[in-house]
Amino acid sequence: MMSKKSGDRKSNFFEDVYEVVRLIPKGRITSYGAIAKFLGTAGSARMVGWAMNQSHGLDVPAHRVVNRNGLLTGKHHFEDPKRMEELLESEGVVVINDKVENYESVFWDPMIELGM
DNA sequence: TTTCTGACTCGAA
DNA sequence: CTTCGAGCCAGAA
Repeated sequence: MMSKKSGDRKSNFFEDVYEVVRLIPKGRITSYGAIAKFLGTAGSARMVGWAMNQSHGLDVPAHRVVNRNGLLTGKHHFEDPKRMEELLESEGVVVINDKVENYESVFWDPMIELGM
């Protein structure tokens, strides 16, 4: 029966995602899978993106989160698709054709950077 | 309660 | 090299 109460409170999962994204240094980016894995829920990369959707209005730099290919998949979910590119370029990230150049160079792994 | 979808990822053809 | 399919978790209808 009722088991888990839905809506009792925002799941910690979302907060954890926001926290990690917030820790992303300026000029760096990370992938959904990296965050999901850091949270211990590897495979729920899609969930991370879902959390990002709610991050609108929060202090979460969702523009620093891209897919594994370095492609700005979530750009369409921003107020303006161009906003994501501008933000990234504004931070020193080179974006070409909706894709992050030197993706591996600017990649920020929470598991490593946070010291796992 | 069940069912579906999703800003993903990886492996295989 | 590109393209396709299946897996995965969690929330919303």
